Amino acid sequence: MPDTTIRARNRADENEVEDQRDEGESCPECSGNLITDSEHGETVCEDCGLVVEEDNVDRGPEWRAFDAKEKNEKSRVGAPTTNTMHDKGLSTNIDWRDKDAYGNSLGSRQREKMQRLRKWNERFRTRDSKERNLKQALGEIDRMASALGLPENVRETASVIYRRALDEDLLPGRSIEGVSTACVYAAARQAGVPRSLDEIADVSRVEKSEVARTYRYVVRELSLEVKPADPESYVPRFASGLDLSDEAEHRARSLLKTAKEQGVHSGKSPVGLAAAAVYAAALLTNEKTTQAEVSDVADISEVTIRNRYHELLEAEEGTVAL
DNA sequence: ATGGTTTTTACTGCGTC
DNA sequence: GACGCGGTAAAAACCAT
Repeated sequence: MPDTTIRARNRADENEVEDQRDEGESCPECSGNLITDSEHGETVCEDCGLVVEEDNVDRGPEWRAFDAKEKNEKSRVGAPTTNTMHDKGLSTNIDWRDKDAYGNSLGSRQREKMQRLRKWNERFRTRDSKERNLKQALGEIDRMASALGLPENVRETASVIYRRALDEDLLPGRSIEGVSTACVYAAARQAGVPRSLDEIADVSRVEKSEVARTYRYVVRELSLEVKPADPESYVPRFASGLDLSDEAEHRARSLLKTAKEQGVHSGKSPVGLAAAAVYAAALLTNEKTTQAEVSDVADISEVTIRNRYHELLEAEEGTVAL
């Protein structure tokens, strides 16, 4: 949410500078002020002349009005739009009653026709509802991804996964929040920049358990290929969080590699392994870190770090002896 | 639902600065 | 005496069945 508040402030600032009109948006090309030209229905940049938006709907009164009476007569007609309805009240509703506008019953021909129309109207409407759903979800994905510091491509894949979930009708019975969170989680793992479930749940509006459940569900239904998280992929993040040298980071990696060869890590949480490796590496390179600090940045208990890093060092000794 | 495994919590003792 | 570290036991969480 910090994202939007910052934007809102910027907008306000720009509004103070410019006295023209428009919502304070600036030109994507040269960041000059935008002015709306309602005569041509365009939004153009003051400086470079770039047309940002064409075919604006003119919501103003029709023609010119010279006095109040005419102004009333010539204003446009129709129901006002509202934001309290998802489609601003603009979509068509077809009554279920087989009556015409005067309340007379319809003939059988007409009834059949209305049935067909209802069906198709409903089909198009649900398509729209999916669009709206998607829009909201994408916003959420974006929010969470930036809160977690995930790169652009992760957002992309998360969106793609979400779209697929939507196409396969996985949404009914599940919250948009939950599914988008699961998508972010999956995307991050696929991209090799995994975040732990706890981290994910922290920025999401849903419980960790629900995220986990939804994630499993989505992965199964879409048969996504997502390998168990590689402990090594956590190392850089932890290392930089603790201000460790590249040397230590490298040590941590090789520690994990030998551990992998020895098969020490089966069934253990990758995060714990990574944290332990980082701690062990810091020890080996004589850099000051405490278990408490590592436990803090990795969100892993000290006990787990202790247990794991013993195992890691044992595995290392085993290979050295060979 | 259940049992086995892993992680966490909480507590304790030891050595060092 | 506070701190970092190691270990332990019991509780909690997780997973497959």
